[in-house]
Order: sequence, then C-alpha cells, then structure tokens
Amino acid sequence: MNNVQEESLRDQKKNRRRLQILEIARGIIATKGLRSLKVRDVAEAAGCSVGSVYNEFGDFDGVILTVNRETVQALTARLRGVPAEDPVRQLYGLAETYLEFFAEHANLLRSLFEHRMEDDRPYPDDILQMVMDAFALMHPPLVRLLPDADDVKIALLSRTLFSAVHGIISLGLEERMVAVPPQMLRQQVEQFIDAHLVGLGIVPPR
Amino acid sequence: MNNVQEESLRDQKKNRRRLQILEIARGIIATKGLRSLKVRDVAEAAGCSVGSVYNEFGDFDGVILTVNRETVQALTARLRGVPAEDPVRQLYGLAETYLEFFAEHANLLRSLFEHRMEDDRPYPDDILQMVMDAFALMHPPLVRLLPDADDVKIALLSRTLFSAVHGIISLGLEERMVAVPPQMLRQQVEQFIDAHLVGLGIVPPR
DNA sequence: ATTCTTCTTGAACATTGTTCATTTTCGAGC
DNA sequence: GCTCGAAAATGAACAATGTTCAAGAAGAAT
Repeated sequence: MNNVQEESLRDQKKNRRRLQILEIARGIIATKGLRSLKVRDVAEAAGCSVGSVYNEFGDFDGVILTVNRETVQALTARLRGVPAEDPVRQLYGLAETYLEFFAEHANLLRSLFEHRMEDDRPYPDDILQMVMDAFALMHPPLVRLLPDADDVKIALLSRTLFSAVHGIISLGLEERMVAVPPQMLRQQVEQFIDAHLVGLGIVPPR
Repeated sequence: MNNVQEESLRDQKKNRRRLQILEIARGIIATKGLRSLKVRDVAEAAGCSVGSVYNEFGDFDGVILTVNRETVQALTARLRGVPAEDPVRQLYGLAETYLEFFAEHANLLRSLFEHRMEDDRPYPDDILQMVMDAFALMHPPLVRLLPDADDVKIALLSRTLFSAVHGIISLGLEERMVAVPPQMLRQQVEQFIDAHLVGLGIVPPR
C-alpha cells in the first residue's frame, strides 16, 4: 500500500492555478486596496474564467479570506522571529516588527481587520484563532515579567497592549487621517511602550 | 432690506428630504452596517427616486460622507460634555465617553474610520479636520498635567493616546475578533489609562 | 478505445452604482 | 389666475461587478 499522495495531473494544474489566483489577488489588494479587487480582473490575469475562481474558492469572499489567512500566517511567522532572550526587549521587538510588517503590507492588514462578510455570515473561526495566536505571542514575555499575575490577567493585558499598538499603528499609517512618517511612528510606539512598562511597574522610571 | 433667509416651499421640501435621506441612511448603517447601504433602499424608504439622492448628494459616497461628518460631530459634542475640573478625571472621562459612544454607534464609527473612497479620491479635508479636533480635546488636560512639555510633544502624545484607546475599543467591540463584554472593556480601558498615566509620571504608582 | 467523472468555460443573470432625456413642479412677472 | 422659464424629480437605461449553470472539454478508469 502506497501512502505517498500521488498528485494527479489534474491536481497539479488545480494547485498551480489556485496559487496563481491567490498571488494575483494578493498583489491587487496590496497595491490598490481591497475595494479594487474584481473577479474578472483576477480571472483574466490568471488566464482562466471567472467560473474557475468560483469553482476553487466558492465565492469571492473565499479568495479574500484565503489571502487574509495567509497574511496573518506571514505576520505570525515574522513575530515568531523576534528574539526571546530578554522579555522587555522581546516586547519592544514584537511591536517594532508589527510596525514594520504593517508598513510593508498596510492594505493586506486592512483587508484582514476591516473586511466585512456579505450578509452577516460569521468570520471564519480559524482566522480568528490565528489572530488570537498572534496576540498570544506576548504571553511568555509578560509571564516572565509579571510572575505573580494569573493567566486571565496576562491574557487581558496582552490583548490590551496588542490592540493599543494596533490602534497607534493603523491610525498612524492611515495616510488620510494623519500620515505620521514611519520613523516618527516608530518613536511614538517606543515611547508608548516605555510609558506603559513603567506604569506596569515592569521597568523603573528613568 | 430683509436679512431673514426666506425659505421657499421648494427649499423646505428639499431640506426635509435631505434630512430624511440622511436619517434613513444613518439608520441602515447603524443597524446593518455600511455594506448593506443601497441607493435604492434609501430612495424607496425616503419615498423618492434614486435620481433625487444623486441630485442632493452628488454620488453615493456623498451620502456616506455626510453621515460620517455628522457622526464625528456628534462624537465631539459628547466629548465636549466631559467635565474639565480635574484633568486626570477628564482624561478618564474622555476615554469612557468614547467607549460609550462607540458601543452605542459601533457601525457608524466603523463607517467613519473604515470607509474607503471609490478610486483613490481623497477623504474630505473637513472630516479629517473634525477628527483632529476630537483628538485635540485631550490637549488642555494634558497641558495642565505636563506643563513643561512643548506643544509638539503634547500633540503627539494626545494622538498616541487617542489611537491606543481607539484600538482597544474598536478591536474589543469587534464581535468577530474577540468580543469583550462592554463592562470588562471599560475596566480594560481604565487599567490601560491607569498604567499609562503612571508611566508618564502624572500619577504616582499605587 | 470507451466511458465516466470532474473540471472549465463563458454566456446569461442578479445586484447595484450612475447617468440623463423627459416630465413635473415651483416661482416670478404679468 | 395664467404663462413661461428655471430648477428639480423621475425612472428607464446603462455600466460595473458578483454569481450561477448548462454545455463542452479534459483527465482518469476500465
């Protein structure tokens, strides 16, 4: 009995096309924003019919959600790369990395956080879970810094910090709103964390 | 010479309809979200043709932007109502009021912050200015608390704090993401400000 | 080679934003 | 009041875009 998954010619083509569609969709979202993503454009660029896009992803939301899924995966991978020796440094590193990633892929992250489903269908659970997992990357350093805090408190705190940093970055990069230059934004985020760590009693005031 | 603006019957009808259209659009956005707002629904509910909506607002974005304009005005009015005797209390009050307002009008605020214009037309300046004015409500208490800080520093700090609180609240109320119960969210915001004010040296650690 | 299954296609449809020639309404001058 | 010109309202037609599906093409199985 052969356990190796033989990939038929059919599956090969299918997979290749699937990846191609995603790449094209991601490119359009990243450069021109989610609102500019059109089925026909994607189909044409991928050299297939609109029907095939539907065949592969169910509906157009399916394409968007798959791109979003990959976005949060890429983000998490980047965040996992932050060194963990010093917990304080790690927290700064996480924020800084989030800022970098957001600045590089602003439209992709907006798609992740702002996309509303048609009707009121629920957002897929697995994506929500992945976002939570990203949140959770702050748990270990926080636990090391606040050994007396219980899990619930840590979970709350990490979510609060993540949300706060997310707010600073997403509004800061919103060119239409304020357009903070990235370098200044970085400083802004740093000072924010400075103050907050002092406030939590994690770091002595300078 | 008569300075009183005579309102012709024509203008009366026009104004009444304009208000009616806005009311209906606001209602739909508030209850079903921006994505569910359709010209034909609005026109039908207002008892007029779609053409009249365009006649009055130019395009559909015009309706949305007018609703957004009124949302930020209502928000600012609410924030202005926060007592200003004690600057620390005022900061807490501003955050708490923002939370209340956001919880009451989540979809309206999302429309304000997330709506993207067609093509890449710029977001109207006057709305951006109003949002900045809302930010600026934190200036006076911050100046009182940090008398040695210069204006730029104050402006940066107020924007940072606003954005951070906005992030905590908007993600916190995003039922699909995390769904923090409002009461817990309130506590979360409070603790956040606690820590930050301590970190800024404004309030002694407890 | 034949048959069966599955995928692909793209025309047709549905929904929704937008335009504009026509009609209606209003106000002004008589 | 009546008439006429300007302004507004209308809604059918158009345009853009998501969605479906019957028919055909392509691959797999025998």
